[in-house]
Amino acid sequence: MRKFKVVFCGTPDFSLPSLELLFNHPLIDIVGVVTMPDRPAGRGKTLQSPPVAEFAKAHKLSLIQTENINQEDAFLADMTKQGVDFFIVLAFAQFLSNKILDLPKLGCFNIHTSQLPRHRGAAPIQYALLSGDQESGVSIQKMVKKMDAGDVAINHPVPVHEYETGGLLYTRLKFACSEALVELIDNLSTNSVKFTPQDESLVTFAPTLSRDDGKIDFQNQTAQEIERKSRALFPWPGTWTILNGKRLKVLSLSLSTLKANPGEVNLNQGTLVVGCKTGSVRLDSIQLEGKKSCTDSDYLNGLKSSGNKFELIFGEKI
RNA sequence: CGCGGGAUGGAGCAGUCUGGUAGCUCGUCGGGCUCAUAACCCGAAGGUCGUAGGUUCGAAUCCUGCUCCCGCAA
Repeated sequence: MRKFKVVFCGTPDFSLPSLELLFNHPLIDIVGVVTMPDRPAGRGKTLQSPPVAEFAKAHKLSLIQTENINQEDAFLADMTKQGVDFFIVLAFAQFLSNKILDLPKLGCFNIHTSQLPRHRGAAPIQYALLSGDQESGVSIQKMVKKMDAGDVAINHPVPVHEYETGGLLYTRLKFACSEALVELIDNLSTNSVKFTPQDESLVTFAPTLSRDDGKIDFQNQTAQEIERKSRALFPWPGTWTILNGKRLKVLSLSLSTLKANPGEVNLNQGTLVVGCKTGSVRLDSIQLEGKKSCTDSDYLNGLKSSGNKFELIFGEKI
């Protein structure tokens, strides 16, 4: 059987299992890999290549790194000439113009980490947990100009665990993506893909998250909302608050039965419990800026020794 | 050379400015009290103060180099 000529667009580690699957799939011939340019990252701002770029280099795949694929005319002309069958787009962070969407014979397919039409947008994994969804999943849609709005070719459900964090679900879905991709290739090879239009009345959006979205507002959020948020946003972008004028990362927290007024603490059991709009949460694992993470008890033990007045004030500006 | 915080018994910290016998809250181990406990009482072990050098009669503390950890930023 003839191999499919495929272009892969993606950037972070999340894209790797799927790229690897394509690389090893007997029916696939990767003719191009597209990813973002190297960026200064980390402390000291050293230049770092995206994981997808590393993979492509290591396996001698044809690689192009660009800020905007739509302007890479030479590359696109080459792909047209080679007769590309389809594009696979996964965690790419760039929009494709109509010119590109119409380039491959079978179209461009986007792997999306939710069951569309639910959670269209950049952060479907976190929004699934924020919303308390019991089921997440992977959809593969045939891309159209409107973001995440194309007909769905593959719908691959993934159950959400009770104490799931964003990081855990991220990792599980990373591999679920490649499983869904296998299904797609199977269907394409037997010409049996079924496209299901999205029900526009069920659309929800999952816009890009930023660090600010991780701020905990003890006054205006309920304990349950805060608990969901801490799981959904762990480890990225993470939840945090301001304690005595310093940034305090909250790595994990849990619902508490102790009483405390909103924003005030209850240290009765040697634990750091903070009152919310309704209910209270225990900050199990915290990290003060510049310090390592530790448990709430460890932190409180340290305070006892320093003659600190135990004034713990949350929410004040830095 | 992007900005900044930190390294002190197993854990979290104080002590560093104003050099001079290493301390606090826990944990651990042993003993006691209690129906019981996240409680309380008594006792013990455990640290060449990240590392190399310098200044000094004397350095956790002052000076210099190095290593490692972390927050911001991207």
